[in-house]
Amino acid sequence: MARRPTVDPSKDLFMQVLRPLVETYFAFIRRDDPHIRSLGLTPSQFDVIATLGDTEGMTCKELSEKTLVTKGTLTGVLDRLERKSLIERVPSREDRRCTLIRLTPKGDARFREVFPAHIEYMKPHFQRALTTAEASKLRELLLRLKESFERT
Amino acid sequence: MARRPTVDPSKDLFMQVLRPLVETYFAFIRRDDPHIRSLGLTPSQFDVIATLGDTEGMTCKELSEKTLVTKGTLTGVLDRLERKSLIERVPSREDRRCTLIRLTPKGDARFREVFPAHIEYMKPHFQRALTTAEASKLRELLLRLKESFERT
DNA sequence: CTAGAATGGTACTAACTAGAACTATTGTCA
DNA sequence: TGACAATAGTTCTAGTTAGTACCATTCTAG
Repeated sequence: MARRPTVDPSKDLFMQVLRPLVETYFAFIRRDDPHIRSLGLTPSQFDVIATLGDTEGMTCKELSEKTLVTKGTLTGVLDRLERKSLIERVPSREDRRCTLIRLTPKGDARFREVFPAHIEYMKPHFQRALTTAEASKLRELLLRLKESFERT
Repeated sequence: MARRPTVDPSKDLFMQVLRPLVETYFAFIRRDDPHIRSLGLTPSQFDVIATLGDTEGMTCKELSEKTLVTKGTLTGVLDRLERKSLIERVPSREDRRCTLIRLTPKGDARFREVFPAHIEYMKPHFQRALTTAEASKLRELLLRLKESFERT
């Protein structure tokens, strides 16, 4: 029986890394996301709060580089955080194009409450899966792969 | 000078895996996404087409399990694919709750054109970063971590 | 010192996201 | 067989996504 040729690259080495990478990230998110939401923040909002914590504030540019939120998206995220009085936008003196974003006292309090709680929640999931040596091996291999994706 | 205690768990072993995991995934997406879009599909649409390729079709339920698209989101994705005549919804005979989703001939042609092209585009990024042994080590560690996130 | 390039932030679009609520259908077990 | 739970798919909401276009401001090179 002649069979139409199929498209099945599942034997490819790299497909065997691609799926686990994506699936591990998703498994992480499905664990991480609901916990963050239960703390009253969305993941992007948490990312911003965590990045601003323990700093004197930074511009949108810096913030979008340090977080994984692009600057177009950041506007909306900051709008919602501002509405909740967790951050404030202060026009910069030196460069009038810039806005300094920083935590309000309320935002700082929220940071101190939510950030350690979330770390403690996630930590056991890493610790029970990997030894210290395995974790640093994983870290190294991931960073090599990341670097390869970023190279032109 | 007394300094307010800061919240800095960057020394935690697991934080050293968390960031690379997320950043590698993002680096992957930033490479993967524009190429898929240049082929005329969104990533979710591609995921669906790739999953339906070389099958006789499947229900929304199955599709949402095999892809990384949840069933609520799937409805909209399928609507758009149906509008492009790449998939069709066939009501199931046996179970009238179910709908069979399958590629149209046009969808099948698109699959055969787009899927191998995308694989070839992404492959070198993996190959230049990792040896075969490293890739399987990475795969193993990722799967262990994934399993840990999924465990209760 | 001024024209043109670069930069910072916002506005907009189409699509996607999880999650919850809803309808219709099917399975179960008492 | 009849109530009740489970399942399939859709709808809805609030928020996020990348990307592009846009405006104001600032830098730079002639």
